[in-house]
Amino acid sequence: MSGVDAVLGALADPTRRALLDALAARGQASASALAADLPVSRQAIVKHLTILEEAELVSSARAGREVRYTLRSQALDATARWMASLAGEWDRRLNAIKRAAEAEDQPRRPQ
Amino acid sequence: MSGVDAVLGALADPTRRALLDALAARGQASASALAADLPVSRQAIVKHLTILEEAELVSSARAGREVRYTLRSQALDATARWMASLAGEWDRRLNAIKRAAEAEDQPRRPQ
DNA sequence: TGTAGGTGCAACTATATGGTTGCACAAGGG
DNA sequence: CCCTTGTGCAACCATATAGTTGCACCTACA
Repeated sequence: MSGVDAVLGALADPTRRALLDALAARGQASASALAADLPVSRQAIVKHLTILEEAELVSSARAGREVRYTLRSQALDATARWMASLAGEWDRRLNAIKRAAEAEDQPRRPQ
Repeated sequence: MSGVDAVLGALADPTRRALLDALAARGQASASALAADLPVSRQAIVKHLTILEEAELVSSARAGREVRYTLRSQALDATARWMASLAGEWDRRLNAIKRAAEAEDQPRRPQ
């Protein structure tokens, strides 16, 4: 479950999310190609792609003189599951606490 | 779907996640109480809680001289769904592109 | 073989961010 | 009424982060 940290950190930046969108549209693209889509330099794109790759949200493969990046949905999906189960956990605990509070209050008014 | 930005930004910080954990354990707590759990000052906690509240991950309610914070699972759950559907979208697009690539290659070897 | 397109590395800048401290103010409880 | 406890505000600091520019280095290809 440690990849969650990296995924959340990676997804927190809007430029990075835009980058993922651009990659989803192209299916596969080099850093230079992606730099044409976004209003930042190629070097900035490369840095973002490195972070995304460390979070396992994209993978890279060399093809001749260029490096092609592709999306990887697995880590994103895993993080989504983690968040959903966390939300469930919160609900469970809050309900338990609410019930405990009621159980503590009821005995005080026997009538 | 604009709350996703705030939620992701809020969840990206480890101290904030620890704060949410502490809140889940207590069910309800003031900033001062939470500061006892974590290794940072109360002021830092307050700043984090403000960010979490803007992301609608917690809500606050005044109770006498203290302010009680509680978890809100809705925004977290919504973000989880967003991420899951995004992962699905990626898979769809990648499959479509892969199929298109195959359809373009097949005609070249008729036998 | 030379040149164009792509990558990689490094230095540098500016702003955002997480954190601190200090103090003033509000609210309950002896 | 005083003292404790909690909050709110502001200034301040240090580092992380997003971004830039400049240049060297491959690799395809005409």
